[in-house]
Amino acid sequence: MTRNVCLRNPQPIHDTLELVGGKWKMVILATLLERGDLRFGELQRAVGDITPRILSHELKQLEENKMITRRVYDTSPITVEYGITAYGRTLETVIVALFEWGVTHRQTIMHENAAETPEAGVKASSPFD
Amino acid sequence: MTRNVCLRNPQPIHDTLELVGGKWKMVILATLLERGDLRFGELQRAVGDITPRILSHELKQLEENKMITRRVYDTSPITVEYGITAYGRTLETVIVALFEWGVTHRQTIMHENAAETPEAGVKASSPFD
DNA sequence: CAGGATCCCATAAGATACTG
DNA sequence: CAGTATCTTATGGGATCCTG
Repeated sequence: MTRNVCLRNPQPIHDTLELVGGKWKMVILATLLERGDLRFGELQRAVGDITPRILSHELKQLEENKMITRRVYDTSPITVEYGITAYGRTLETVIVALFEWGVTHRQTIMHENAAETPEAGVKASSPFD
Repeated sequence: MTRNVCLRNPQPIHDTLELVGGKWKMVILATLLERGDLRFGELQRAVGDITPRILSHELKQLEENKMITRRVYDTSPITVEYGITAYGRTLETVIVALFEWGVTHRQTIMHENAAETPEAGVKASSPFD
């Protein structure tokens, strides 16, 4: 799996995080990757707890870095569609890895809690709400 | 590659980033993954431009989350060795993905620069310094 | 050597209200 | 609908110096 990759120099990791680090960018890209093109409002609801200000800000940066496209439609009121680019898609491996680890981690935590406090844990939050 | 994974709910990505997000944690884990156990000073040099204060801070959080171990040796002066745990190792997929994307991205950027400004680009910075 | 103490700052991120 | 404008806050991150 690791093939011939040698990560003795961690600089590339730093580079990646500079582009798509932070709390929201990966989540936004994952959403566009899974659901296809979305309008601003749809995206906001899909991502969850993000304010328009922050969403707008993140989208601009992602667009600057060619990760997403922004298309304006002259309807009334106007609509705007965001979509992931081919280049953005190259992050799929990263995004899926982050996602899968998060899922497994949740299960791990749940089992720990279940072992420590048998009554709680299950009712705390459903596996995938 | 994506298998049966469905990331319509991006929450797990958020979870992962809460644990190992930020500028340094992934880099630290990658370093320990590649080079094995390291002492504080070695780690600082390996990671690069991190101050002791921040490194200490990050290490504590990683230890709290069972990602790394901390072993104190009663030499004089004392030495401390940090190592990645089995659980930390489960992040290898994520770390390698981040790393590989960073490497590819660098090459992409380089080629762009080379195309736009033929003279520059190459001399700007060596591929992997 | 492995950090802690202190002070400091830039910026990520959020709340709220408003507009073409 | 798709954002902007303002204001505010939290904190991630850093510089510098110090110590067991």
